[in-house]
Amino acid sequence: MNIRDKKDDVLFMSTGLFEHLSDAESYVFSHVAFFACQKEGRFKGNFKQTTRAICNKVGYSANTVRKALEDLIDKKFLSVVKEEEPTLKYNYIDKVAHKLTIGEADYAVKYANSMATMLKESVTKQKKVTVPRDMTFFKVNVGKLHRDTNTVVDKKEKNLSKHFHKTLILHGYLYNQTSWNKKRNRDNVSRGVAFLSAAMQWSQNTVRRVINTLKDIGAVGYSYATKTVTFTFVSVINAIKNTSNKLRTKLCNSDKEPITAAAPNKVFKIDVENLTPSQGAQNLKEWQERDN
DNA sequence: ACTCACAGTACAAACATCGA
DNA sequence: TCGATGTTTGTACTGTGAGT
Repeated sequence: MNIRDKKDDVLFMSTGLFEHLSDAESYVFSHVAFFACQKEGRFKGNFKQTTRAICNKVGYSANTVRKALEDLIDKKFLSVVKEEEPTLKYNYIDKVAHKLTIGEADYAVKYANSMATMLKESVTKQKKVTVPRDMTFFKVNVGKLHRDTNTVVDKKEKNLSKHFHKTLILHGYLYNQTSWNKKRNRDNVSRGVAFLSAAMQWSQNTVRRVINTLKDIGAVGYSYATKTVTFTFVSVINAIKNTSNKLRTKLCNSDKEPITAAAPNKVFKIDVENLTPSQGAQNLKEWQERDN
């Protein structure tokens, strides 16, 4: 994995997605939908990319992407565009582009309509927001997950993507909510673990583990009292790393409380050290621009 | 309600098979 | 034989449920 903070290394998800889709499916769907919704502000556009290209974008292996595409088609969130020429014999060829479009599933259509509207408005710079209130998109920065195909993956890193994909989802959600509150001079975002568990469709333990990881990597600060987690800040993630060897479910009562079981810091191949200051500044600038 | 242990799951990678 | 699909394997994470 390495940092490749391109401007388009962002996906738009909505919390409603998780009622219907798994993590991997949500990543693949929101990626495909973004392109399928760009055509003339409608959602009837097509998407054309290889499995490999999707893998590079969403940070999952070919197997996982293939399975996600298969399941998304089964769930009618996506459908294969019929070719006029002889149809491709295989649907998931790694090096031949898939042609996909949005399927008929209710939520897929609802998501796509909102996405198309949002994209159209962003192009025409309309001020009025007509995206339905019940469809809140938030940005997930997949740029932090990109795999460097030339490096050998350490066995210990093997299954980390499961946890880090979740970490980026929750970060995107919290970042969006915090920005929203800031613009309206409201208090810090506070959410109960049970609420986040229901929104993301993860167990409460997983929510706690992810919150602790976000804190460990310096992306959020929180205080924990009366069954509610109050996020004192939510900042840009600039490095994905594991600060202890075990994921923790125990939430601390305050930012100052020491984190138990401190193990040698382990930084996964993503590192900010290799960025020049100007690259770092550019990344930050792009992030801020994308939020306006 | 919170924490922990562990069985089951979901993932990446390796390996096997298939069709041109 | 080559490159794509299909299957198996190893393992760290996730969710469940018991204990408090």
